[in-house]
Amino acid sequence: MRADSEGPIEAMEAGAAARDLDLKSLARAQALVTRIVAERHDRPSLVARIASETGAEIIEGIRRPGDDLNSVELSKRYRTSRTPIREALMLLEKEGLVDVPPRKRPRVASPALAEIREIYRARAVLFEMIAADVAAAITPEGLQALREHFAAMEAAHRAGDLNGFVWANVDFYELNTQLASNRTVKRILDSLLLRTARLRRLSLSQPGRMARSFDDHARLIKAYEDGDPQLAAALIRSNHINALAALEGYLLKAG
Amino acid sequence: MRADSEGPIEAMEAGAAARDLDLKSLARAQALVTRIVAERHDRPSLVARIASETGAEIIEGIRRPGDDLNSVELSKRYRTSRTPIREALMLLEKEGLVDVPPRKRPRVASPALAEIREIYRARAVLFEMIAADVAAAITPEGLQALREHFAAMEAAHRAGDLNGFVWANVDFYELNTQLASNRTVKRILDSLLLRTARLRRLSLSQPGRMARSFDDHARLIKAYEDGDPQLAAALIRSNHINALAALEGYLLKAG
DNA sequence: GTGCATCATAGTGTCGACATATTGAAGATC
DNA sequence: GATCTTCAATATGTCGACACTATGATGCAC
Repeated sequence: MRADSEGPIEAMEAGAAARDLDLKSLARAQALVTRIVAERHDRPSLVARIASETGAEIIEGIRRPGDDLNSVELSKRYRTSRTPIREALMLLEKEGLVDVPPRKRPRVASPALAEIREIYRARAVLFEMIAADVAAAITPEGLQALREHFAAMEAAHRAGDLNGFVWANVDFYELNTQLASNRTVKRILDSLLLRTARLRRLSLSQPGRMARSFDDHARLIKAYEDGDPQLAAALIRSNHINALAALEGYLLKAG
Repeated sequence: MRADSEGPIEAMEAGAAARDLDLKSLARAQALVTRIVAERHDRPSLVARIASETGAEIIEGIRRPGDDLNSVELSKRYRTSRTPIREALMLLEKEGLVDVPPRKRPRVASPALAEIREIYRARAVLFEMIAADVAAAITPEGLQALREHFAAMEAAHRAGDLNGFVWANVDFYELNTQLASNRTVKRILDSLLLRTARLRRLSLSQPGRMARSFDDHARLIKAYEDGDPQLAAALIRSNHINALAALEGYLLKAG
């Protein structure tokens, strides 16, 4: 996040500000997808670029659930053959962002509410483990890094910046999975994160959710400071239950 | 497992018997990979066949960790172009059976001990959840089906049939994930299962492991009968810890 | 108008070919 | 003899083409 992009926003008209925020959020989404989807593709690869951009567009809602993602259209857009497109779509299918039915056109995945519940439960259970591990073996440096991400969450919260809060939150969680140094679980959680990334801001946009989440994370850091794995795990569980409940409230209301 | 294949074995020489068992185990492995890897490819697809056969060969140790899986050789073997081969290898990479580094030849994955530990921990945590769910909402029919798989484990145990026990065990676990009706977690556990399928028989070949595992499962069924989610989860945890310990013992001994 | 068969359109799965990158063995250098 | 270059052999990434299949618009029967 570039500091200079904060200043001029208030002077702009609302539409321009919203567009600017979306672009920042889109860039963050793209970076996230790149990290997760193209983990090993160290050098810039065509497939990785297509997957990252398309994945970010899905997360940011530019492509809606159910939208067509046919490989001919995409190959025209990227001026490539269909081979790398197909590969990119398979990468995104692996992360649950895209459905690729045999012989039919690929589509943006549209998870049912039941599946979202399942994802949140799986995330909760795995994150409890991660949080307990972190609490049991936290270093001063790790704690400091976590506090910095938490400060970013606090700043976004005070500014009422939903997208900023969401992404600071993503950073916070990502650091957690790193600190637990369990790459297998990190990969699973990353995948589950991508699937719900689009829904995250909906959940946090529910009244009081951001404040509550902020509070939960403050207590989580305290549990880390105290080296209390059980409390850390319980806070993660509670946070996920609340986030899911808020999301369900939104989805049921919105149809 | 065909019943008539049990009878004649004792009359055969040891080599032939071993080969017969391997073929049965290979077929089981292939069915497992097909179910997991080609979940959606309802109709027989070329890619699904290549992925299933190659995956089964990896699980059965016909292809060893580190072995080359270059697409030219495979395309000759299957008399296809390299396109479906590449796709099949990507499917297997998704399940962790194959490494596909960019611009380099694909290889059979060779997980380090640290990664195996991570997998067992993740499996344990997710399976605790599954087992608790099953214990909380088991039906008489579900219980009956579980007892039948358990009976197959018992038969294999008494017969000293390691491969038979391993596959009955896989069936038992698969039924658990179905009964919990959480497809998201089932998919994750299936993937983790494939990664460790090759190691499973090593773990269970350690002295006393089969008996202990058999005992754990008897107690798990009892916990289900009593509708005791916490005990079920604890039994799963204990079983995974013991299995991992046995595996570590084997791997450290074998180098 | 509504429901069903027909068919042109458009997309997918697979192929063989080409440019480029990796590999590993032969020779050069120390 | 060991290590570093060089270079041919081999594999990968991408391409455009083709056969086959899904799609959805059109006409037809009612």
